[in-house]
Amino acid sequence: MEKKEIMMSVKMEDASSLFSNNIPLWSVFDLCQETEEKGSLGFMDLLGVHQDYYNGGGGGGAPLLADNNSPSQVTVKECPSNSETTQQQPPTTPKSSTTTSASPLSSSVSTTTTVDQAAPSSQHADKVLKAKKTNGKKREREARYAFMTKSEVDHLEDGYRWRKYGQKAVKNSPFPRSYYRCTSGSCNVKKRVERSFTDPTIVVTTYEGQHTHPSPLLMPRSSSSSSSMPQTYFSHQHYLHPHHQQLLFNTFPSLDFPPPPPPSSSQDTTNNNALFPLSDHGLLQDVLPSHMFKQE
DNA sequence: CGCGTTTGACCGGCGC
DNA sequence: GCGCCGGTCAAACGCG
Repeated sequence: MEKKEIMMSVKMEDASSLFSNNIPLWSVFDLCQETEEKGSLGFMDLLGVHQDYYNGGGGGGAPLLADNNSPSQVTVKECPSNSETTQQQPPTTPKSSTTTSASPLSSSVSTTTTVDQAAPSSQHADKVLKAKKTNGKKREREARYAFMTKSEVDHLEDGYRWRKYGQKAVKNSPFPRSYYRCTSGSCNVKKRVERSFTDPTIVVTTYEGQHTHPSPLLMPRSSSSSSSMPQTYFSHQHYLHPHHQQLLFNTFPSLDFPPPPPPSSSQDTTNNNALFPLSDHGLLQDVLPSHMFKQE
């Protein structure tokens, strides 16, 4: 009954290609596994969620989640600029990960962690992040984490306050991409929000950087979903909260890479069941080898 | 008035 | 060199 973790190393651009390949699944892109490997801040920290929360708070996180069979979770990594200096290192596969390739994706998603992470083609990586020069030097790339979230709202509430600073039309996509910045003065976290043009119900949220502050929205002011949650971090709350996004993490309960805090939609436009019907293995099977299901 | 959004302009990197 | 494109800036605007 083991579920294998799918860790797919895909460059951010490739992540986009995922969409173009009609990958109907929710995905979690851990764009910088390395940060976490180093014991530094990972995505949880990025969003103010601590590791122990996943490990202890629910037995690895997944058990916390609804036991629905959620579609596949794809973890995509992208390393920041320092990857250029570490690309010779073997890609750090997720801890204890048994990376499995999703055959239908294999064209665009590498099996296990690959050199994609290292982004040997620095120009390719640079293209992803047009490092705008700041103070005369290239801005260092931050770890980026992307989520695919099924939601009708573009801007998913994740517990932090964001200010939109730009919107651009995306090539090959009818949906614009929105750029948000954390409103906290000292916090330099940014995120991009766009929709998968292959599945407009899927919102792709890409976080960049790490929050240097706890979520400002922790205050039990929101009567909707979090007010009753005593947790410290909003994302934690939603992690516990039976919102659809959680299911994302339930895909691979054995994951020991931290499930990213679900940028849950406060509007909660969709219901969980609709998102992950148990019969929705069709989606999964689009991504996962059939034998993977047998292992579950 | 403060905060957030909108939107066109601008910048820099990359490919041809 | 030029055009394309992603990303950012900043003024204008809207809202509570």
